[in-house]
Parts: sequence; C-alpha cells; structure tokens
Amino acid sequence: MENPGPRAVRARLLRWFDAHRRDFPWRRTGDPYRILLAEYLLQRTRVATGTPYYERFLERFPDIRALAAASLDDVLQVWEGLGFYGRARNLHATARAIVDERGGRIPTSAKALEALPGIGPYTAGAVASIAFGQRVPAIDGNAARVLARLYTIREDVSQGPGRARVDVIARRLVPASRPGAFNQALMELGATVCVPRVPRCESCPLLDVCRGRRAGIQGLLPTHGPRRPSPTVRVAFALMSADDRVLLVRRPAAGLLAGLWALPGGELPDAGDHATELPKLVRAQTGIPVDVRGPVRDVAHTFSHRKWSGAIYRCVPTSSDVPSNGARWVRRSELTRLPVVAFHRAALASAASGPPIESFDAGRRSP
DNA sequence: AAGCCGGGGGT
DNA sequence: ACCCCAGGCTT
Repeated sequence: MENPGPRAVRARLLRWFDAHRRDFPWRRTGDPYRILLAEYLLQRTRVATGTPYYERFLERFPDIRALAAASLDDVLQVWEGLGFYGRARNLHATARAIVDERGGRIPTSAKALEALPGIGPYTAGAVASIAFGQRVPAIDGNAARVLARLYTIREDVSQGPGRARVDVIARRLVPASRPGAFNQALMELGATVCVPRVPRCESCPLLDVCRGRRAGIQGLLPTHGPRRPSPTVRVAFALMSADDRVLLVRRPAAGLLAGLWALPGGELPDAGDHATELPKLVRAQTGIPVDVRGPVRDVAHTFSHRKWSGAIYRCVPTSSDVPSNGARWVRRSELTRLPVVAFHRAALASAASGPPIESFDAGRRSP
C-alpha cells in the first residue's frame, strides 16, 4: 500500500473538521492575542482544564497592552493551579516585548514567533497558521500520533529521527489554503477519534488511507521510549499563624513552583526526621526559630518527575524576630491577591476554619 | 539526548 | 497505577 497522498488527506480531513469541530472560545475569534494566549495556556494541558483559565485570563487582561502593563504577580495569580508556571512568566515577558518593541503587533511569521520566550516549533506554527494564515505545520502530541499511525512510523515521534520524519510529512501536507484549519483538524482528529489507547477507527475520515489501520497496528503506535520512575521525596511545611496573618515565603524564581508564595519548608534531607529538619528549613528560609507542634494535614502530591510525601505541621515561633529573606507575615485578606501554591492555599483555608490557633503572643513573650 | 517543569482526567 | 495531555527550556 502506498503512502496516502496529500490531496486525499487534506480533503478528507478538512471536510471532517468542518462537520465535527468542537466549539472552543478561541475558535470564535480571529484576535491574534487570544489565539496566542490559548496556545500558551494549552501547552501540555487538556482543553477542558485550560478553558476556565482562558476565560478568567481574558477577563483580567483583555488585550496585550493590559497584559504587558500588569505585574508578574497578577499574571501568576490568575495562572494559579494550572501548573507549568514558566508559561505565565514567558507569556508576560512576550507581551511586554511585543508592546515595547513592536508597538503591540504580534509577529506573523513562525520564525519571528519562535524567537519569543515560551514559543517553540509547535506554538509558532499554530499562531502563524491559525491567526495569520501562514502555510506552516503545527505538530502537537495529537498530530504526531495521527501521523505516526497514518504513515506507520515506528520510531518515537516525540523526538529525534521520528520527530524529523513527522516534520517532513506535515510540512508537505499542510495546504496553502486554510493551513490553520488543517492543523487544527489534525489535532482534533487525534483528540477525539485517533485517541491514544483504542482509536475509534470506525469514525475516522482517514480510515481508507491509513497504513497503520491497514497493518492492524494502529493501537501499537506511536511507540515511546522507556519511562523513568519518579522518586518520592519527603517534605514538611510549617503553618504558622499570628493574629490575622500567616507566615509565607516566596519560592525561588526558577525551579518547581517558581515564584509562588508558599508555606516555609520543603524537601527534607534523606537522613533526618521532620521534627529536627523542619525547624532548620524554616529558620533558613525565614530567620525565625520555631517549635513544631503537630501535623495539620498530609501532603501527597505527584509532579511530573517526583512525588512529595509528608505533611504540613502546625508550628509556633519562639521569638519575635522580623522575617528575613523575603519571608512575610501575610494578612489573610491579602492572600486572595497573591499567587500561592495551590495545595498550600487549601491548607490555609481549612486552618482558618479549624480550632483556635495557638497565639503568636506566646512566642512573642518567650525569651 | 536527557532532565526539568504541574495538574488532572481517562483507562 | 499508569498514561498522556494544543511543549519548551536548560544543561
């Protein structure tokens, strides 16, 4: 069987897309800013997860100038809970660069787009084709899976030679007319029909030209490299309250949950128990010596490449020292305006409704 | 090339 | 449990 030709694939895919496309907010606009925003939001993020964030983000930052004028904290606060917070930083930086250096006009070529922070080959291709009608491919995980099956590509299509093959094929397939619709059609097919585990071939417009289906290996493609187990790390965090305030630290600008406000604490050394290690962490991060009382709630959090296992502990300061290293006693009413680690915010909320908190005054009076 | 970066939904 | 998602950056 020959490889399916571009004309057959284009015609079938576009006709199918016109009949079956789902109605998303970013598909009801031609505004490049909104399309750019959607692409940042949806990087490695399911449509259903990102949609409410898209609506809230636009409400808060209706155009690129509003976004550029905002503080990073405001942007992070809207992003809170979505994950991959570097995207928020990069989007904010991109908005500022476009407003400051290009008069607010978003670049129209994939190459110029790719020079902006947080925009790689996929996002550049998506914005260039969807917002500006450029004839460039936009290959996300869905599109790569569809092409791996359609052309029986047995290499890992997420990187290396397999990815290169997909690029060549996609570049040839994307039509000069309606390139954005074609790219979205490929993704849409992967998201709704050519799904990872058990593809619904009976509903596929490419059924009669699909080499993977013909060979009966559609469910075995795409292949992928071996997965690494993610290590479990012990963590402990300190919940301290005084009057109407809680002690928070600003996480480092790079790394996990970068730039978010958080409870003091974090990963514990391999050796050592929380009772001795948590005060060390808190002291180092805030300058404040503390006593550990008891667990408030467990922490069982899975990230992409590690798991956090431990607890949040009620702690009491043993001196009235002023916090250092950027740590702050934050008024509870102020919390709503700060970007906070999501599961810490949940703990803070439940602590507020819990039993009375041991007063900071006790610590303040101690020597 | 490999590691890092979140969180959630489907199976 | 495991997989995977409208990926990109750093080393």
